[in-house]
Amino acid sequence: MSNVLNDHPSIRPQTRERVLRAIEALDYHPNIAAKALRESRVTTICCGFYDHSPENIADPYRNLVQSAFMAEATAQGYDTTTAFLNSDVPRTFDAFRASFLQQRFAGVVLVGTSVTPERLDLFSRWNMPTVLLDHTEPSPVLPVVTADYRSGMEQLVTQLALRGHQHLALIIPPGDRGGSAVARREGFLAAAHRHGLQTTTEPGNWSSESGETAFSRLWSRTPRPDAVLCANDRMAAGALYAARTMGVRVPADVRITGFDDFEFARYTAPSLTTIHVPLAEMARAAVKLLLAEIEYTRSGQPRGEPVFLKMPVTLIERESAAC
Amino acid sequence: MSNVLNDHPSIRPQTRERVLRAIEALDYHPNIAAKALRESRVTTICCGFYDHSPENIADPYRNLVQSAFMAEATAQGYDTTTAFLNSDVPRTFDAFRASFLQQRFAGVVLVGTSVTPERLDLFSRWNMPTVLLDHTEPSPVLPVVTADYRSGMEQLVTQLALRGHQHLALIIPPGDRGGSAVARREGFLAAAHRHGLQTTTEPGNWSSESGETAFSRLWSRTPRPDAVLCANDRMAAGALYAARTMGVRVPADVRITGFDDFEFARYTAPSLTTIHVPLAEMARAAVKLLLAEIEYTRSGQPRGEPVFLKMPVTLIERESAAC
DNA sequence: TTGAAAGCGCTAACAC
DNA sequence: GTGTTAGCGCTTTCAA
Repeated sequence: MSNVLNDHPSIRPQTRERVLRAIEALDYHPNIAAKALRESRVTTICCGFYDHSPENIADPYRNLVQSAFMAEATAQGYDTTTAFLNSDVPRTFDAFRASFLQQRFAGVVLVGTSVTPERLDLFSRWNMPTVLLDHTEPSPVLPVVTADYRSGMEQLVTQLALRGHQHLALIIPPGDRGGSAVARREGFLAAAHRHGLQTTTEPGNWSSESGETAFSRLWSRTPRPDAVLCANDRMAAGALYAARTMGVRVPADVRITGFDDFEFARYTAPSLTTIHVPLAEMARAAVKLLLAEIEYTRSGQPRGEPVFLKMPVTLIERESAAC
Repeated sequence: MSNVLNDHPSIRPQTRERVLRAIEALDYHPNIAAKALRESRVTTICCGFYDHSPENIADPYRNLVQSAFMAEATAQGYDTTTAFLNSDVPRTFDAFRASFLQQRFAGVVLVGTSVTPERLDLFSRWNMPTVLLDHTEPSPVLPVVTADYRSGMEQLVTQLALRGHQHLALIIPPGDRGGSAVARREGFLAAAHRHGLQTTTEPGNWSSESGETAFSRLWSRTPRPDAVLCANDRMAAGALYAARTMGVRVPADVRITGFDDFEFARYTAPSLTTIHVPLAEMARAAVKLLLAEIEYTRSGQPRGEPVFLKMPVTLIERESAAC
């Protein structure tokens, strides 16, 4: 079918017209697999959620990321697929790599990641075009899109310091696990130290339920903190609930803050002071970077130092940490 | 490569072994596009969210559906892709059909749907294997998986009737738009009528914000309802918030209920009485039905009346409608 | 300016 | 029991 010669420079308008009509008449649609085979390139990119665990399946932030990812990919002429990766299950990664080697997708945006250096190394050795979304620091090998989580925490701590708080607790996933947790923790500790405040950290796993139990643990120990910061809004919702069931008044007895500014931050009682993160914008940027990575890999031309993109965040003041 | 003759009956174990070793040694991975082309069949199925709109992008129920959809599809050896369809934008459907015709996917589970009869007709005429998830009633042409939304609403109304309520309001998307809204509305009206209760319905669009404004409107009119049922938990969260800001006590002045039992139903203040819907189970069932549909279409054999699967729902009593 | 033909990597049918 | 080959539908190159 001379059809696709449409892009070919020399073709008579009337011939072009004739072919187009035939295409219309036959309801012809090119077979994408044949095209992919011939061109040896796929037009599917993958949105890969890293550190997938049961308690995070329903995390609303994923929708925002995925929806923006898809919108941008579609706009750029790419199909999308989604993958859930679990760093506790190495087999997941083998299967994922096999998927790539089978040409199921051209590259991946790894979301919600705190990828260990070893695995990061692995990814880059695989020659799989990869962009990290939410990695905490610049990578020598892969482009990274993140938000200024550190600054977000600092803004919260500063607000609380201004209001006279002395002892801040932070509910946050421990260790290097849990994506942007590192930057959030560091921002918290640095700002608290700068203001000369006492600090406690209490583990959570991002779920509301973990926020609930973490708050209970904090409150049953002495000395009690006079403000509790949560590394995300879901845990903050759990903490608010725990406070309420224990008869602790917020913000009178303790101020509580969240992080992310999800839909329900406005609807908790009291409503939640939090940090707004521009997730959609970040996802779109990640797609653009990924397409550039794919192009670099295809053309074999080296690209310099990978991009490190850090988006600004915004303090949203609501009732849970009001004056 | 005689490799794939692995499935061929007659082959000597030692030869098999030799080939397998070579595969390993060469890190060989079959090209999925070539396979798809040769077999003229794709192994990607689509999770298509119907009636996609900005205010529903972050709806947490989508994660549950998608994640279960993917898990089941993967278990059955299928890849997955996701699509957002908007019934207000017919072009979306043209693009979607083109996608199918280009063999980008083998079939689709249409979720969150109240597909109009005309469009339903269109889908079946397209010969695209399709399963409806959340359609309100049996279809003569397509398999349907739903939950007993009607019974869920009836259970809520009955509870409220037992507690002496006289005038129930329902916040729900109007008309045929909005997926399972029809069954939820009918269950509400039927049960209220059976108990001789006065009813009002007030429009919402599933978002928390719409629940908030709908509650305000209800409360500014006379007569005021003595209980407000919301067609989903998000709107209920908005209604609770509106009540709180207007100084209306829940459940003392008005009882409020939700529907779906999402993660935050437990964390609103007061916590939300609602109906639990087995979304993951429904999604898994839909995938199984879709694969059967694909098989029917491939083999050309007719299947009888399409399946209509209605899952039971459960009343979850919490504070917002407690005694 | 246009039609014809080779070949992408795989599977299934066929010859050995 | 094993190796060889045609051809899926497309793009690209080449001949007419």
